[in-house]
Amino acid sequence: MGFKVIRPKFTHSMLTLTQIREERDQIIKALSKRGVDVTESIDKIIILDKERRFLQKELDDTLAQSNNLSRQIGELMKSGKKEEAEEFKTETVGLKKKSSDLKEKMQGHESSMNDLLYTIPNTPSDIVVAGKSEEDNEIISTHGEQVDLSDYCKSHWDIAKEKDIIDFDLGAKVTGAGFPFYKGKGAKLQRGLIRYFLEKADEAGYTEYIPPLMINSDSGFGTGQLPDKEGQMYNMKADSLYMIPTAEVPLTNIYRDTLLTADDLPIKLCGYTPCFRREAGSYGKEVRGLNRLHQFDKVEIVQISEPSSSDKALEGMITHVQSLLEGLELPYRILRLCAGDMGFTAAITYDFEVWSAAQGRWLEVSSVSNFETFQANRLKCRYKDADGAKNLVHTLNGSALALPRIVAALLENHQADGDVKIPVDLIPFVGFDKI
RNA sequence: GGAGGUGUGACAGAGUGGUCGAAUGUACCGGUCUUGAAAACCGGCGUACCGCAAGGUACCGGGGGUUCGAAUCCCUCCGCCUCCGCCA
Repeated sequence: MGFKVIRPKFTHSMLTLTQIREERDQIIKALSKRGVDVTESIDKIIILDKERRFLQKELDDTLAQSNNLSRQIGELMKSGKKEEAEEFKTETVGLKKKSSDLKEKMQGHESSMNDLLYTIPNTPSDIVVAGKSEEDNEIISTHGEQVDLSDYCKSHWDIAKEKDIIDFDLGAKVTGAGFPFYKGKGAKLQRGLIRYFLEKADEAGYTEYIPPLMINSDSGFGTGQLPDKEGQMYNMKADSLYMIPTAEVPLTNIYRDTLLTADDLPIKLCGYTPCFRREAGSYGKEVRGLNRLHQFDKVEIVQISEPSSSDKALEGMITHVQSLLEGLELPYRILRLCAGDMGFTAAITYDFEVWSAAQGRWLEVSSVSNFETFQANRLKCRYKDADGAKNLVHTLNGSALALPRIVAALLENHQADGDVKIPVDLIPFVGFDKI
């Protein structure tokens, strides 16, 4: 069941200024696969950076001069030469003005440079194909039989209603659309799945965390939700906090502003959390039932690894997700997203989709990505290698798994004789064998 | 939420507004000594930016201010500790 990511040796792994300076052409080319032309931004950044460095040199020199004078004033004061000291003081006035002007100018450059920098998404890996939308995604493999039962089997929302295990209307009353209640065996199924996923992650060596469900803006920035996706998160304005859209945010931000050692790596974490997403702009049959919710449950796995072994880490995560789906006896397929369909921060993403027998279509249940150094650069997460050199780590994460569509697929694919059969592996976790 | 205290390098812990990027101890790394180890002694040991380099600049919880000069004074925010209130 092992999975191999085959890729050429060359990677451009970070959008640090150094990389932009040194790999301008490769970055522009790589990002053109996403369908974006960053030539103008990159060139502006390069110019701003050059000017910034010049300004900094000026600033540093000016500060050095005034530091020098201050030191001399100190000596003069000590030896009682008050008048001379006063003379020197007047001299520093001009330097002070000069340095504060330079500082302001430099900060101006920095902030317009950063504004541009934040608009540039991660560069896709070399094996990621160019493309604009999901139509260009590559299907890597398909597993299990997918039968289109849509003519005679029931949709998950009908089953859920009939068995009285999920109540969408009640959720709409109490909160709003997209916030269902799970009830009786429905609630137990949720709980069982969460436990199943956590146990499997534990067996695979991931340390379990129960993270906070709200995050501050530094964390949102660290993993790349801010400023890019601000509108997708619920925002607690009174306290400047955001509801987490995924456990990725608190889990990865554990390592914000840290310097690790090679011995610490790889770090493997997992955590179950509810996830909150505004999903602004979604509507229609795509969002019916469990297809798209504002609040849903998910177990997330996260890895922090050395750059040289992040491909291997990604393979391990893919294999792990595969084993979960196989345990659940669901037909699924693996896609490698095209450049344009990937998230802002990802260098490479594999999506897992399960077959929805009643809807006759594939539903995304997991997304496994390597962010390479993109998040690490924002997080300032580095490690000291064996030679003592400091490098950015690679960060990765994946859903293992997101519950609602798994539940939808279980209900639809495993229905027989008016009941829903629970897969054998799952029975010990939910405590019953059919619904 | 109210009152008070506190926040310095991996840790512990100094620091009168003027060579303080910061004493000292521990830990850590290298060396001497030793059959080996320990001890002792010698040396090294923060991060970032600019620079080919020499070197320069910034950083003592975050931000702002006073001053020729701030780890040291002032304001503000945050974290931690103690007491009180409220509460699962």
